[in-house]
Amino acid sequence: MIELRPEQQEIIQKMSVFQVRAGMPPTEARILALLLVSDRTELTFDEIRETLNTSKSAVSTALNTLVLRNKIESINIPGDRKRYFKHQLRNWNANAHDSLIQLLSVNNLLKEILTVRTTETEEFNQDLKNVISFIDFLQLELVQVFQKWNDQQKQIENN
Amino acid sequence: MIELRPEQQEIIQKMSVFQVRAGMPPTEARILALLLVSDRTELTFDEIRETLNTSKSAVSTALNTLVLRNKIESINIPGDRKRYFKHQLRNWNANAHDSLIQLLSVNNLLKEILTVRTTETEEFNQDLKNVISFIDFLQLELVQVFQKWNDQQKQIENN
DNA sequence: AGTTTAGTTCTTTTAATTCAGAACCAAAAG
DNA sequence: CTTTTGGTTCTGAATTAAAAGAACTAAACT
Repeated sequence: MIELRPEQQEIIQKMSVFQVRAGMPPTEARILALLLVSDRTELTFDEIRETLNTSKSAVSTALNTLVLRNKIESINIPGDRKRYFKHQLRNWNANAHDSLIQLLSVNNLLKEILTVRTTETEEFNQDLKNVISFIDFLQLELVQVFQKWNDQQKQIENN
Repeated sequence: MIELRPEQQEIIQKMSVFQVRAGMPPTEARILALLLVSDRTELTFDEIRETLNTSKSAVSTALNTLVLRNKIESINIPGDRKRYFKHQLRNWNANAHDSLIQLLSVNNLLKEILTVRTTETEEFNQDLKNVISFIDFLQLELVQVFQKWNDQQKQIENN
């Protein structure tokens, strides 16, 4: 069991509230937050379970979906049977990219709506077209923004 | 009661599934979708209730939260006691902006984590700093992207 | 081979959302 | 001033999601 300072506990609380609001199941959120604040960055199944005081089953399923979603990675240390879990901070970039693209994919439905709408409601249809253009615009710009960041990072690496 | 063509019904279905996945309550999602596909763009309380075949209470609370969230607007036509509800397509832009800013505000918590973390885990802390820089970068770029769009729109208006 | 460890999977319980139905209320119409 | 219209608000029921608990399994240790 990991000893947590009060500030650490507080942040786990705040962080998981934030993530739960964004749609993440509580146990997953608390695990992610724990892995962000704990002094050791790689924790075992049982350390997580004890520290968060939850059941094995809840921890097991949460860990597995977090691994599946590339939010954490599981590490096997040779000569140690336990698995260690670590926050995949390095993937934040790619994960953010994926969820933004996912969000913007609503545009396919909006485009479908446009083909199905009556042509009578000109103003409304124009507004809808504007939204669609805007989302297309956002998507294009976002790709460039991510590209720009990646280029910058490569620049930094080469120095 | 509004007559809906099969394509319209299908889109309501698909659209609301999409929104529910993103965390919106089913009735709200179906109302929004209905207001996007129906031939008339302004519908009364009772038209919505009948068309979606739900209870008055469910429709009432859903409509009110949708108005509160600026997703729809309620229109009073003089000489008509009923309220008419219309999708706030024009607000899409602002709503998208707000939810992105909200998403990026996780950075405040990440910065707080950094101040609380042990300095022992150098690599991890560096990764965390990178994530923070990335989110700061994203936020700055996004502001510009929205600015660019608004400028473009003004250009178009002036022609 | 038998036992412990490290976790998984299945079933049950608990808790939280969501919706429906009925009572209610305020404004307008008769 | 009574009735109708257009909703709102307050339960309670039903569905759904999340967590707990217990039984199970595979690998490793003895």
